[in-house]
Amino acid sequence: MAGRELTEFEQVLLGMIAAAPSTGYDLKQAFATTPMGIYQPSSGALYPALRRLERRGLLRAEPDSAGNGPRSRRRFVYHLTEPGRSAHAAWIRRPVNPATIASDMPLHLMRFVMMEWVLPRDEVLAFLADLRDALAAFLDGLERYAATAQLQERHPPLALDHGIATYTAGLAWTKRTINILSREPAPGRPDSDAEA
Amino acid sequence: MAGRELTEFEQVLLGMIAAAPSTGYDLKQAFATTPMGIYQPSSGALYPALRRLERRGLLRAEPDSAGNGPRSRRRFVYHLTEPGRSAHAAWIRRPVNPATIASDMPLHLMRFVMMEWVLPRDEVLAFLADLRDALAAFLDGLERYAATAQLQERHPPLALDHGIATYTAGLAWTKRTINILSREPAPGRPDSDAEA
DNA sequence: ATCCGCATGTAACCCGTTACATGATTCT
DNA sequence: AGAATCATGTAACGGGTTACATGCGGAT
Repeated sequence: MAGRELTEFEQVLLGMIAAAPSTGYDLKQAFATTPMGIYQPSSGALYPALRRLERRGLLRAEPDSAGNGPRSRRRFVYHLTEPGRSAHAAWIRRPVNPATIASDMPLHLMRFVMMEWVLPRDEVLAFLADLRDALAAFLDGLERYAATAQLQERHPPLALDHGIATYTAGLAWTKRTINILSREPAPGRPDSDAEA
Repeated sequence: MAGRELTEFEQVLLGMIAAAPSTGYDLKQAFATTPMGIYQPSSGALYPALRRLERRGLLRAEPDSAGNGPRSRRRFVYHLTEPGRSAHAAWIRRPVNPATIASDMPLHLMRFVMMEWVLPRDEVLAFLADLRDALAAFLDGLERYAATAQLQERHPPLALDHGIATYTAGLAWTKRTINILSREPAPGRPDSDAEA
């Protein structure tokens, strides 16, 4: 049933449709208008990806005459199937890989946003703790490299400073966010705690 | 003479070989051991890329019996040709595109490092000023989005904070670096100022 | 004698980009 | 009537990943 692993892009699409059933165009607009829009998927990437997810049985396409007119535009609203929900939940729960933390950060942020509807708060906090530890280790490596490698040029150590500064900010954000979410009561739906 | 545009990866390779003639393996090691190693090119990416650059006349491959033995391992040291130098210089001088500043940051950092051997200091400072302005504009957009879009969930605004925090750190780095380089005398080779 | 690091390469597969194409609907 | 937006799609092309293949040299 499972062929190759899903692409990151496919996982993100799955997550967006999990949050709200959407047409291809909706998804395009979401990328275009939100700060996610760093990446702008082309039609040639988006529609084939939706088809692949449908063929795998993770999405179901419902022809939708959503307009006002008799039978307005032909368009398809995609919903998650049950296997789709499981695949998405499994992606959300994937452990943080410390070895690739730097390049994975944008994906981890995506996952963090989508966690809100899938995971109870304590699992979110565990994820953030893993993030924090991985970032701290990565930063440590950068600082150690800056200390040991004797670079006689001016620009390389300056560029290193950029990495140290931005990942330090990311680490601080992670700690801050852990504090914020720890302090809050549990209003989230998937939370197993009491409402009051 | 010019087919399609060079890939970013090809441009980076060109820049690394401009800094020091290298074999394919040297380049692999550079990616593996320096903080550049966020990206780890596979053999199937690296060697074909070198061949493409050679076919274009940007690189020249010199068979090198560099070892100690009679004719040790077969390996090729790549050098830049004159067209290669021009192509690299043109890439280094490319203007900063404010529309894609966020996704281009790693490349800009690469270019900043490689500028040291190609551009006089005032051009480096002009580049950094463009970076600063583009980052400031991007940050402004993020903050405006955070203010206007009313997000009723908890995680999305927190994720936005991450972006704001890291790009704020990047902006601060840019200003700091402008100050550092402005204050310094001009010891760089390509600098047109006097030595004393 | 064998294993590991050096060093280069190839082939299948798949995905994304670019560019183009097609219609319907709404606005001017 | 014509333009812009909505909405989905296809074809060519090229590059990257994965996996495999090869052979030399030094170390255990």
